[in-house]
Amino acid sequence: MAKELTLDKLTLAAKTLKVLAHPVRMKIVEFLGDGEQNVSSIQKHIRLQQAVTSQHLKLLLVHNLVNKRREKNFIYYRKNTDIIAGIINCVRDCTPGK
Amino acid sequence: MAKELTLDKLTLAAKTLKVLAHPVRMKIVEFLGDGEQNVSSIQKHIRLQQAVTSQHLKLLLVHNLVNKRREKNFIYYRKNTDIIAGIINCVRDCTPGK
DNA sequence: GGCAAATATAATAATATTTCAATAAAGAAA
DNA sequence: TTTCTTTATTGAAATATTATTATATTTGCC
Repeated sequence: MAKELTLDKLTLAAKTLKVLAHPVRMKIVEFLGDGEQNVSSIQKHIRLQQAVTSQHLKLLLVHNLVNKRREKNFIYYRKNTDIIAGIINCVRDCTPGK
Repeated sequence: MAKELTLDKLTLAAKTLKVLAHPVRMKIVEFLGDGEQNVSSIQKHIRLQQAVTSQHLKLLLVHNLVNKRREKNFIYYRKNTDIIAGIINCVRDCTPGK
């Protein structure tokens, strides 16, 4: 149950956690739910510029919080539930004792 | 189970989450555990300058992640477990479905 | 009161993040 | 191939965060 976390591990954990800690990215992750959505849908749903949407998606992707898949010329994003679940555990582990 | 989160709520949640998303602050929160520690102890444990420690503590305090209590001229910090637990739920709620 | 110890604040500098605007890339479809 | 649609990238500007340094505040004790 993760008693001792090194600064290195904490740094890594904080980095991943930080990716989620942005209103737009949280909105995206929430919108994805258990399914998948293409960039246009996401963009329309959040009412954000295309480039900005793309940039946030990239960040989520690079940090492995989401996966992407191409179909025709749409790109569908989906949550990487392992990592999302991992973040929950990270928060829990970083606050031991309850 | 927080099905619909408004952008406002997400923004607020992200803001709080962001406070935790920093290696030093996570280290502090981890060090606090279920007990309390004064600033000097925290500072020595994390090997950080006094001013920086104080600033991070302030941030945690302002966002209600910790409480403080004075005894003599030491100030003891303690986790606000409600909020910490709330963050865990926040992460869970913002990633519905698992 | 005056001094020392512990903690806080403020101003600035250094860095990092986010947005914006324009352009590029990749695939579909004619 | 040409063009259209969707998504990605890039560089610069705007903002936000973090560290640094110096100074201030608060309290206990003499």
